[in-house]
Amino acid sequence: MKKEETTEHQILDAAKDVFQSKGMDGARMQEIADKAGINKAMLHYYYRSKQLLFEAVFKNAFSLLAPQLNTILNDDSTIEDKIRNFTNDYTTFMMKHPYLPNFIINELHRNEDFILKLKENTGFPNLEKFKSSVDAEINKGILKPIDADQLFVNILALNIFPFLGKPLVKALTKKDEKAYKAFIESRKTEVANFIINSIKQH
Amino acid sequence: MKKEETTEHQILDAAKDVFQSKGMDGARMQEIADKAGINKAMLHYYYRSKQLLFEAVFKNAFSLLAPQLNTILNDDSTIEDKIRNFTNDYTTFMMKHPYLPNFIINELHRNEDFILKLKENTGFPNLEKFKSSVDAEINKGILKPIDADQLFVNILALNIFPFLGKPLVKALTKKDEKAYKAFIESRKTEVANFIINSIKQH
DNA sequence: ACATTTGTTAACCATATGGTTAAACTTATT
DNA sequence: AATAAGTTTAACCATATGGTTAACAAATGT
Repeated sequence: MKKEETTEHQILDAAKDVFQSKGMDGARMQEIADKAGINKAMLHYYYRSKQLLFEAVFKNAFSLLAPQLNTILNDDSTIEDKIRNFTNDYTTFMMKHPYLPNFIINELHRNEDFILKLKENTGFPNLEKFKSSVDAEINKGILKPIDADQLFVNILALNIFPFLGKPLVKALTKKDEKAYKAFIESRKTEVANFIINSIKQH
Repeated sequence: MKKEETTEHQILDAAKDVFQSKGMDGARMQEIADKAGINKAMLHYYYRSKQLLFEAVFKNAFSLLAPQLNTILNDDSTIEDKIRNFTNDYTTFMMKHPYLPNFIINELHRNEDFILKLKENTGFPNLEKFKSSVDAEINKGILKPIDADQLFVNILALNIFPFLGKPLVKALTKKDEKAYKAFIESRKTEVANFIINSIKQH
């Protein structure tokens, strides 16, 4: 039997769907059981409680996101390349997992202690290398002076917000689903250009 | 008796607190009643149901946000001035209402039909004037070519994301509450500079 | 073949929750 | 003062919900 077919994995899979679209509070154990096609008691047999099942889903979700960040933070390319690659890769990734940003942001807000647990994990993104790269390029005159934290948050903001605020963005810019997707698609390069334009010395 | 002291208003006030911090699903009618210092039956007497009370709170919240957007969209100043003013004003405003962005983004995501109701309202932000201003300044050679929708979403992203992603931003940049506040404070000018740098022709 | 562990189910339970009701109290109205 | 209208409360109700139990089935080991 393949790993994906075990009851335990089917539960996690169904739980992911339900928790990510409805959040901890909106999710129902019965709905998860139904979606997994098993008895509700199984959820408790494998995961003990709603809280623990939720945490399993959350850690799983975060472990998908963290590597995306670590790429830009830990490789040895130039800041410009980091930004171009990240913007392209992150957007591509998020188009496949559109619920992920909202889910993480949301539940992190609901329970701030949660992030402490994540921080303990190895693989929690660390900005130090990115910061020293930015500072080095500023000293070399490649980039205009900018605080590395501010730059990093700007990069995140420009990449994540269109997913977080999808309904608002669609409504304000009067785009239907198709136009929204095209809009996001073009951001893969637009956003990188926007950032590079702003910070590159010339 | 002042308006703020009426039972009806006290309910709305307590409901705002509870709904904005816990969301529709996480909010409890009893908690709202307790916070307002009244009997739970009063909530139904004045607002009929949880759903309608929630909608009253939501519309109220959105009606605070919309004017913030309309300022940048409808006044006659240059794009540069619009961006500088908006970035400063919006950030100042959000520091006073830190739950607002998450609340709106979240509940809009939970129920996409909700935004249709808002669109019908007069005062729903309209981008047309902003777009033609951007295009005009591009033609005059003041700004580099950029799609006005993309620029607008960038402006929103850079201003809103630090509030939406507060726990994540704090954890990634290793800031405590005080350092986070200082970080946000400096964004009032940093973000405007970042945007102007990127789009201004020179 | 038998016993033991693991997996699965239907039925059940305690509690939480949104909502209702009927009576009491307060505030105008005549 | 009597009446009507509006406001407030305690007690109640039906249902939903997370979680448990006990019996049963399927593997697994000896």
